[in-house]
Amino acid sequence: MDAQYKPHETERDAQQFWDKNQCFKAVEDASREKFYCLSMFPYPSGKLHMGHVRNYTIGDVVSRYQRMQGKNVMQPMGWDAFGMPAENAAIQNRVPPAKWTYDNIDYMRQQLKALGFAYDWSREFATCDVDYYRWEQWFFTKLVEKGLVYKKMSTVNWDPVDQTVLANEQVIEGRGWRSGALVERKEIPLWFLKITDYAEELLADLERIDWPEQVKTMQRNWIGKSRGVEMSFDIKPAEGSHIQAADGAPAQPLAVYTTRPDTLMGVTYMAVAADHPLAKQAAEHNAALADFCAECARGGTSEAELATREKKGMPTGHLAVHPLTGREVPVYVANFVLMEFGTGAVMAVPGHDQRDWEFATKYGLPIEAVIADENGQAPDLSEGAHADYGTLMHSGEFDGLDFEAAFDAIAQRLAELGRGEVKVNFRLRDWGVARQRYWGAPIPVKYGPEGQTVPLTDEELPVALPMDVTVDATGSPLKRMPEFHDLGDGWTRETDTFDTFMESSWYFARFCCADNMEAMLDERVDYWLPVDLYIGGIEHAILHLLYARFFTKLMRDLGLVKSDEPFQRLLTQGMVIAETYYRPTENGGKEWFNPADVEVKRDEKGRAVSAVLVSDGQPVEMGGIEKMSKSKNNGVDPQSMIDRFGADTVRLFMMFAAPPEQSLEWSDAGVEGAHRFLKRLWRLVSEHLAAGEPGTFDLAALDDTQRELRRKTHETIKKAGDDIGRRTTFNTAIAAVMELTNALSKFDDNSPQGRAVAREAVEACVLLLAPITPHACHTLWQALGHAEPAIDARWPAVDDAALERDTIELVVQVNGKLRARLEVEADADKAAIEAQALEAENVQRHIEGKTVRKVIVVPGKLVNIVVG
RNA sequence: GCGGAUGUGGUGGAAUUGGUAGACACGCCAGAUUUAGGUUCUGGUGCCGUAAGGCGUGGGAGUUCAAGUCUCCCCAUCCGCACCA
Repeated sequence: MDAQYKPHETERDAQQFWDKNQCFKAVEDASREKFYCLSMFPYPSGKLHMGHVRNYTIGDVVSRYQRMQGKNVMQPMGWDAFGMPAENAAIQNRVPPAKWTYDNIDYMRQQLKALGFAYDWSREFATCDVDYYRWEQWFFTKLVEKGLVYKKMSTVNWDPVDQTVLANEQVIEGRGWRSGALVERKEIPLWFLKITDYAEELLADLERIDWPEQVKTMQRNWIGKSRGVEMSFDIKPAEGSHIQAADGAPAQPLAVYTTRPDTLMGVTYMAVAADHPLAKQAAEHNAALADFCAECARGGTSEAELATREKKGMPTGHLAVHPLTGREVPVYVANFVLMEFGTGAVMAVPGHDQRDWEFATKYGLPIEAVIADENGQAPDLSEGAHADYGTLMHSGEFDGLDFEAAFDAIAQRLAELGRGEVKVNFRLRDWGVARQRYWGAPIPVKYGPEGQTVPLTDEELPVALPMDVTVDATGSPLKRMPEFHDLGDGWTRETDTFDTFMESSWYFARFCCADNMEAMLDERVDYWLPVDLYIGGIEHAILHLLYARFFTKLMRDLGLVKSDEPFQRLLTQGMVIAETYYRPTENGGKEWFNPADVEVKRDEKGRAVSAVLVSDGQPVEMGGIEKMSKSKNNGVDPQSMIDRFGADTVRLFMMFAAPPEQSLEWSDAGVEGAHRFLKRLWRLVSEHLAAGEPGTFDLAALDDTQRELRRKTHETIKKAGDDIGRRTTFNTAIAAVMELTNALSKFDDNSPQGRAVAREAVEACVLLLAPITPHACHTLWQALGHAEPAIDARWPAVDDAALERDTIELVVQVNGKLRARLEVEADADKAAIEAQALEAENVQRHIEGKTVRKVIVVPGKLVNIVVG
């Protein structure tokens, strides 16, 4: 072997070998245990960023590890290719979205290949391929038949200048990102999927999957199952209000839902959404109220924006009649009540709900206590609401009841009066899947001359998206293309396209049979699904992962797959972050510099104290560590790192710098350290081989040093396997191998037995690192004399006998403080350990003149002597 | 605003089940060999202290023989919020 580590030659050779032998082509084989390892496919934005490299390295390490466990591994790759950035690029560069997208895919595919990922490229597809989305269109028509699709009015962001619908992302501080116009909310008819029909199952099945608890909690909260009471309040005009003077028609009772019926006697006002029928009716003859409702309709639709908006309201002039007491309370329009949520109206209990309290305080509405505090007293409501459960007070016949009893009693009374009933509610809303955009899968529906709405038949599918179009800022070009939407005889085709979450909701299934041109899915999905490990960013914890789960259940109910859940195990990877550097500009802004162009100065402790721009030697400010982004110019280009150090170094650094779920701080010095380690490993193998052939193992004849190295070898095998396979903490697996290489370089026994022990350790290092730095290990494994390639080697086995110890070290504490270390026989009993601990010299000093009150012996760990 | 997370040396991180805080690496310091392709090797390195020892896991309280780990309160940062992907 070459004594020098030459990453680029090594990587080229290994990649050629894998390619030529089609090593990663996965074939269904019922006799073997399968492992489907999937990383979230990328959006082809132009080039890979470090987040991709991290994501795909994690997946590749697990895939290669599972292969070494003897599993039949499938690791596919594809492209989530529809979406807004292609349209934006098209507007900017006058290039059709399709061309831009496919060019990006070609470049990024080559980058993935340079990283040596063990993908089965024969299964590759892009979601903008008609052979992919045609099946999504077909599937949608089946869902229409099953009654799981409907159309309803829905609110979108409307840019009145560009005359186009905006995504939430395109609304910046309530204004359109291009036009700067104040965004309005607009109602248009949109297609929805009935995900709420599956709410109960989506909630229950979280128990069956192996996901991080916080992700499951977020999904549970998102689905938001609650048990409450829906009830109605009669409505009448306030004395002297304009409503009386108007049409005088009796208003419909006002329906509200609450999870806190126990606070019903504390209702002091009601609040309705600005687009609630009651508000609309009241605004008809009240200009001020109409203005207020119009103001509420301005700004974006995102929940974050609505919830952080200053809470405002205005009386409607209506009164609501309390269903139990007959008390009349005012009805307000409030900008924090949303028509999309529940009934679009809430009962307000300012004594026991903080938001209601703030609103009541602002508008001088009464705040009343009806739930006692933990001492059974009236709570102090001067500083805020008392939201805890407690015993009822000032609630007439319900006084003294606790939450459960009050809930039941009040619900029952309302039911008797015909004014309410217990109801289970979900926060989850149906999924709006229609987008008024071009670069997406066309929704396969047509409209007839008499207003018919008809899904397309199998013969009419697919609806192919025209590829050669020009896109501008004024909305989808499909609407301006009669050859697309005009079907003749008064029939027109839908011009809306699907939400891109539709494509990413079933791609994992299509990977199992991507070559099938006759059907969406076939029996191969039942071999591969569910995905055994799915890896991707935590930012997808709710939407994408919930939609994919929903789609799996839909596909199951249409008989297309057998599994109930798409992803058995989930690993949510953290972000890649880096230091930022800037100089203030004259107009008060900041000019950001890439870390690659900056040199950091350190003090004698190694603390970063200042930084200069390499090109001019002048100082720059350090702006703190942030997510890699274009706006802060702190992205590190993976390509330049691969060019400089090779893919193995980049992979090793990525896996070593942090556990996968945490954010990972990019560090040039850290990358150099990873590179140094690979050079050291290379030299270690090379020097070991130069020392001569190992002798034949004679385990009985090993001396203490040899036994110690052998123990370290097997401890490392055990730990690395557990860390990669069970814990997915690749950083600690690498640290363990580093310890073994350190022990190995200190081991200078060149006897035949010594060489045999060293050979075992060297081979372990190479195999344990093979999933992480596969190219270097491929070459090193060959150099160690193996004809079979490293990818087909089995993960080394732990020899439990090698782990055994005669003596173990215990620590001795006095009052919890470390005072001595003790070498004891591995099988020593508690009494012997205790005696030995009390004798230790430094222990004696600390217990002298004091009474030993207690001695705690934790076998294998420590002794704690409590003195007083 | 609501939901979820994170916080440990100069830095990234380790401590897996309440049991030795700081593995491994980066950086820095000292020394050796001497650096040609991004040197290599040896030693040191949490803080205070000559030492004995004391202090120390964002801040504050608590439980325990023992707390980075459990409980409560607070602070800071990050992710998501349904049309970014």
